[in-house]
Amino acid sequence: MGKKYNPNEVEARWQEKWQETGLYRQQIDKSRPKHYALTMLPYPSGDLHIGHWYAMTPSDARARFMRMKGYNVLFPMGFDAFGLPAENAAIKRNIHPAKWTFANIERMRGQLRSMGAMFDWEREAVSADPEYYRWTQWFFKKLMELNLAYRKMSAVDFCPNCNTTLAREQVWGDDRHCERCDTPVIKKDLEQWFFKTTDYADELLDFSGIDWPERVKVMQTNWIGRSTGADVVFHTEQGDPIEIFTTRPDTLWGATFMVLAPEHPLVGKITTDGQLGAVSQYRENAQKLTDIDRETADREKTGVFTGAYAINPVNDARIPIWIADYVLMSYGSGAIMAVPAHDERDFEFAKKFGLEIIEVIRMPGREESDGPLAEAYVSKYEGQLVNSGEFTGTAVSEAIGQVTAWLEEKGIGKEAVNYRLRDWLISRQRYWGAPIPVIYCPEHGAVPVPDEDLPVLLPEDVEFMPTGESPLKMHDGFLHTTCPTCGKPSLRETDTMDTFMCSSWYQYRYLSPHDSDHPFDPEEGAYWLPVDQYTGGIEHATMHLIYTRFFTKAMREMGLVTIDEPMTALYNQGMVLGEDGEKMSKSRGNVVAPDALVEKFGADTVRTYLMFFAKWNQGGPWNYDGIKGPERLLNDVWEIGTNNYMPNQVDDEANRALRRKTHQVIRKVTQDLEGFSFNTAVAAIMEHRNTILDAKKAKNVSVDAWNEAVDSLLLVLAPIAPHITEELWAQRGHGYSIHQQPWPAWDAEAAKEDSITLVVQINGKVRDKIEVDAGQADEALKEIALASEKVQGWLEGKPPRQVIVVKGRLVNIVK
RNA sequence: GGGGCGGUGGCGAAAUGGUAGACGCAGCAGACUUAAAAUCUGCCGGACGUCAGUCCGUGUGGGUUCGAAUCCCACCCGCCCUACCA
Repeated sequence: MGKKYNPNEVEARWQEKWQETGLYRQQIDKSRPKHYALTMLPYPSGDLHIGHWYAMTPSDARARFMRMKGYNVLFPMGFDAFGLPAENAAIKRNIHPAKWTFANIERMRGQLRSMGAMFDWEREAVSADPEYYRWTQWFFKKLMELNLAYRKMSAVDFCPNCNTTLAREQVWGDDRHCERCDTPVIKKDLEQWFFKTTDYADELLDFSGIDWPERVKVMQTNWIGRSTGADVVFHTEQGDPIEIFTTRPDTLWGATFMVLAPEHPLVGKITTDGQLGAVSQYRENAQKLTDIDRETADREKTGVFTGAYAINPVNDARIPIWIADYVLMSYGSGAIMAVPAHDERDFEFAKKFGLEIIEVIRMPGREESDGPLAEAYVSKYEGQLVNSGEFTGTAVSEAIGQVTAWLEEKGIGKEAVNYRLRDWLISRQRYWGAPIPVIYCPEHGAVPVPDEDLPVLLPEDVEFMPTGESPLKMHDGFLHTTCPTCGKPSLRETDTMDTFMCSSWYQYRYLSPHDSDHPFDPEEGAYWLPVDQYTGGIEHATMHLIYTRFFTKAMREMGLVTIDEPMTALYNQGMVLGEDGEKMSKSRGNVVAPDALVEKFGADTVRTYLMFFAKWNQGGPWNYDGIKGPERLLNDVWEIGTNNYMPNQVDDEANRALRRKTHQVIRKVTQDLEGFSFNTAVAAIMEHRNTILDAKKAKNVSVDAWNEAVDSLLLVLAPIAPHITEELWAQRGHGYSIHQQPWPAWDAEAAKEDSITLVVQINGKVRDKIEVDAGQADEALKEIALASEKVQGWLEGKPPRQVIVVKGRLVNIVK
């Protein structure tokens, strides 16, 4: 007894014991309800960042809490181990990506263990392991079978300085520059593999089965960007059809010109000889333009007339056809009808090039004689149609539907839906990823590699110098193979898969990471799925979280799962910032290193501080002095837990007060951990610590009340600070392990206050506070309040106009 | 331009219609110490006041309410995401 708290010694000892005894082995147990808790897996960059701690330790605390509440909890961990940084290290420092990655994983496993989290390491999955990526490749083939994977020529992000294509996640910032060299990216046409995420666009918009933050649902909804309208077919004077999509078929009569994307296939055919020079020059420039130039919205509009004309099918008007880069080939059909009077972009374009502007929606209050429009009038809700043939006079709000029906009747167009969401481009021209399991046969085309030949292993002896082509293309042994169908010499696909593909199904691989017959064991799946609580950063809202939802829906088609959504509930944590309030970065020099903190304070203190300093979904700046609060808390807990308490004289009142606080803290911490309010849970525990220290000094509570208070303190602190509580639990003579104890229940009777502070207000201002017995009727509280001397003074003998009583809390007297 | 989150003591924060600032950090005063650290006690939003207390105070301005940090309207500031999607 009285031994000083030595966190490093205590933590190392218990971590070892936990491992030896398999305390965190997580296995099917049908007698208990299951809870699958999942936190986003890290990329093995080499060092565990404080951000990893911030993401993982509160998740761990929540998982531990659920375990104590009686759930059979699965809380696995793994590594998203493919990706470009490994390849950069190879280029820069001449280390093989595999060596670099697996060394980092080894190091990070040790760092993760130092957190004292309840991860079941026997379920660890590593995406760069052939045992794992074999199944990533198998999924690719399954998607091919379901027609959810296809190959197409497409324009991808390309860094002209590094001479390589980039993944979307490597294109950074507002100006869309290369992560490595800051050069703005350009577009390059390449034959690529895509997954048909758009097939599920409507289902992805349905969030009814999942409890996800509003913010994520809004971001995904915007990202998917469903718009309804009509497809309408125009024709050139020569009779070539040009299909356009519009959300405003009601404005068709105001279409005064058309615009094609510069890459539109019809451009070559329709351009007149006189315009040929200007058009080809514009197209050439558009291709060379970087995305930064092309996608900046406030840039002045540019464009060129093709010399050709189209006929507006609703009124036979002859309208010029232009090309301009504000029309994107990748959305809709790559062509638009331009209605300058009612679209801001078309208005700007028409003004610049002197094109006709015809008003077809009259804004309420506007007269014909008011002169030309000063800006586009875009409301869908107010105004009526003018200059629109038989629809003239129709209210805009009605016109969209009516015109669409009319177009269908006339055979000019039909109702249509378009999505902003694009199919998922998964080809990557880099080495360190899962090879796409396809062989190109001169006779049979793209043939999937047979299951028995999976995995398609990444060869080790590869040249990494960036040339703009996949490194695997330079590897003769890999490249040349034979067709699985006919045996003729064939070439392998040399691109690898986007690493988001690996992370789209990792929650399934955790179920049976070494299963060599299935991507995951169906029996494990039937018990554990779906993930009950997912936690991670908001930055994955529109990428990973859409991909994994898509994957689960595709797996449902494959007959592998019966669920529609991978994760029932989602919670997004905030970010720990540097002490200066800025995002942590090496260049700013404000990075907080968790290893040094653990060495100095112990993991429990670091965990407690991370959960205490801010609300979890908010995050905030790190503060080196702030950690002293939790440090003192755990020192006090140690002192309390090791104290051999003997009362002097037991005071009944003090005894009841301590019991009340004990049951109140149980209630508060239970509710707070349920609601992810870790900071107030820790505050409540600190308050209880203060109460216990007072009792310790006064020595006026019974041994029973003391023990109840101290044991409860340890139990509610156990999920947050697992080591010190385990140690003190053992020292106090309880059985191993505290983490297997049932979560304490609070006794509502014991937690009840027997007196309250009655707040007495006059006109909403606090004028008196009176201690009264709890549970009194409103009428009695009113009497007490009116009898107050202070109230009498304020009322100056006049009767109150109104008295409002808030049950058990407050009386407001209106003078 | 669009969307989201936020603005409360010196600082991190509590409080989501009912006592603003729980809990903690820093600070100040005192105790212990040769000294420092650690620890302990007290104070700790501002103004006025000898005390009792009074007035002001949650980005700004209005409103609803017996009562507003909290609800509504308008605006200012900060951060994040997104960006010509027809």
